[in-house]
Amino acid sequence: MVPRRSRSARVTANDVAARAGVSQPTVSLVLNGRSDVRVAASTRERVMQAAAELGYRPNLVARGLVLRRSFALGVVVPDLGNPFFLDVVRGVERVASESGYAVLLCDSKEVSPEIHLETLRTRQVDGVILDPLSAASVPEAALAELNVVVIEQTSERWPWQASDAAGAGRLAAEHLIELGHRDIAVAGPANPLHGFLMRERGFIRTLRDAVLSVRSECLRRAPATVEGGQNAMRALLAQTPRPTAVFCVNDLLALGALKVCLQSGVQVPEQLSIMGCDDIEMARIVTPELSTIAVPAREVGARAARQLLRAVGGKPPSRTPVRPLPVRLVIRRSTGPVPSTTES
Amino acid sequence: MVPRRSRSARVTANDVAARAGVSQPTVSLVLNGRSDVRVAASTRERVMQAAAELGYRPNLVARGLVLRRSFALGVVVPDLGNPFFLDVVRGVERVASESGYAVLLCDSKEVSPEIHLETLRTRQVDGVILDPLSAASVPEAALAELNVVVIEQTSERWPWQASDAAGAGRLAAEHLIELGHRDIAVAGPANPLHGFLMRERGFIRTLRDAVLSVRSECLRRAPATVEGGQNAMRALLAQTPRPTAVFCVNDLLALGALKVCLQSGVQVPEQLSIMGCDDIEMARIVTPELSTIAVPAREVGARAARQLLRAVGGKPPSRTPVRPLPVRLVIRRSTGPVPSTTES
DNA sequence: TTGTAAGCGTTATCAT
DNA sequence: ATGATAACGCTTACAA
Repeated sequence: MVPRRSRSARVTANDVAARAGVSQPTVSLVLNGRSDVRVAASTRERVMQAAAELGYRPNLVARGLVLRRSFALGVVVPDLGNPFFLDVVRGVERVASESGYAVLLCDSKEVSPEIHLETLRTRQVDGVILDPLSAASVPEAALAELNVVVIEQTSERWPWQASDAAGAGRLAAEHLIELGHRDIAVAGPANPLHGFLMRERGFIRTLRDAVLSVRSECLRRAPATVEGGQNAMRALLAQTPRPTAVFCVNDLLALGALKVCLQSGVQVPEQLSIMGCDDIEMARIVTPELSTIAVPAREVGARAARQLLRAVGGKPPSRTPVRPLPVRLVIRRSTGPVPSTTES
Repeated sequence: MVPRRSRSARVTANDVAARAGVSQPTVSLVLNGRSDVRVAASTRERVMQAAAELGYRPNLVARGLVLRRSFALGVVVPDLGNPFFLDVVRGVERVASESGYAVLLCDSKEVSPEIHLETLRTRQVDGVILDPLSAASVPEAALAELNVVVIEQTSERWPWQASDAAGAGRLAAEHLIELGHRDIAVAGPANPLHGFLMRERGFIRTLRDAVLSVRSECLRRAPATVEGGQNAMRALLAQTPRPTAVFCVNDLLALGALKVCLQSGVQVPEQLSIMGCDDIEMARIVTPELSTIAVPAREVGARAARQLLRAVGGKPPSRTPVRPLPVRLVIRRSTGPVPSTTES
């Protein structure tokens, strides 16, 4: 006896079955087109047609319940306002959607990571991609029995995908050194976001290898935002002597730094060289265009997603070991040779 | 007889019930804390404790199945790279998360709106927030029986939330006219995104009211991106006579336009005034800072979400009629008085 | 090859 | 006040 309830217009596999004159599981069988189960061509035909006529759409929620999978991924990033993370997310969404996965976006700036993780769990996401800051600021238990991939951090604790942060710092340092700079400042991150920290370290280490160092008053720590960059640069401009170059661990900082220079009448790069990191779109928009290190944000996201999906699918971890993704020096207009004369 | 299967560590309401020595539905009752159902204080206590001890988290998928709600919203925007839409999305997420709703983000630039809608449907989202372009480019059926709110477009077909686009155009025009400009160009949108179009129209109409008009060769249509703005401005700079001001229907266009001027040695605003619209963060970062129209993107998103949630909850549409949200003129450094002498 | 039955983890409607 | 019992829409044995 069919309960024949037309209360809602939602058409279910049952409706399709009724119309095709088959049982409901048969509908499921043909629509999922599993090769290991054979169904008569005529039945298949009727089912397909009935489904089409009724405009049947399988209910992923129901399927998720029985399969114990939600076919959804969570991504939590520290700040979507940072174009870098936006690009990471895009990379994730690209590969996720190719596999029929949805992604639940979480911005830790809006809501705390704990709450996000809690939400993601109750929604039964099949896995999460996490920035290291959010990963660290969440209690152990919040990640228990969850498929996790962290981004922008090498880790033994979790699978990871990251760009070569230390290499980025090194490239920046080499570029500045080659331009003749000896008194170089750094605008580093205020919070211990691993990737930023490694950029800073790679930079300083390379300086050290060249028997150079960063004066302690020239190592400014600030939030990795435009505003942070402004504050850092204001402090730097007050220094005597003034450093001849500054490496900002991300482009947002560099943008802020540049802004302050222009406002203060400090010529970039004639009087001061500014170097960013990430190569966000805005780096090419400001004047002078920002010299920076191109970081494959999308690719980091894409790989993280692939790795996560593999784990979710119960596949073996991976055949090749994960390596930091290479970064690339992009020389534009905000860096130049060290000024020959000293100015006040 | 309890199937006592410890195969998965996932804790269900059944486990809690067993531990608390009550029936499973009772667990549901106390945990949902519905005020209309009374349960003995002692039972409640035991259940709560058992739940806490076991670390029980309700399975939203299962709940969704029986409630026929997914507690998820879809948001589809034309381009997340546009900070304006990012802000809209943030507004949406803010109010959605306050109500325990998740949001599925869809970027039409990455994947076509049809596919997005399809995905959202199979995921049983309770409603979608749509930009008008995506809304228009999707077959009628894709939106059937779906709670929809469109943003940045007034509409009789769907509920909507929008900023006062025509007003934005008007404010921009008034500002430029007041500065003495008479030969004004417009960088409009290449695709018929309603909000952009209305900005353009509001602008031109106000000019007309002042007995001014835009020369046809000074009405450039381009994608509402930085690159589009660059192309538009290149074309404009080739004009003779050159217009003394240009209104860009969004800040991205204005950023691109500004960039080309600086590259070409055209002084802004001394030789050419540039006016944007949206007031994205970058408007304050470039030099000269962009004069623009502040548009409450977040608020648009937030209101759209509230309106959608109301509809989803079966509440009456709204007590007060929806009105376009007011915009505000922000005068910064990219606009100035019309140059007194004509230059080549 | 296909139908029947069981169950995924909830909520809702009854009895009790 | 609480326990059975029946959905929700689907997948997966297993029987026919």
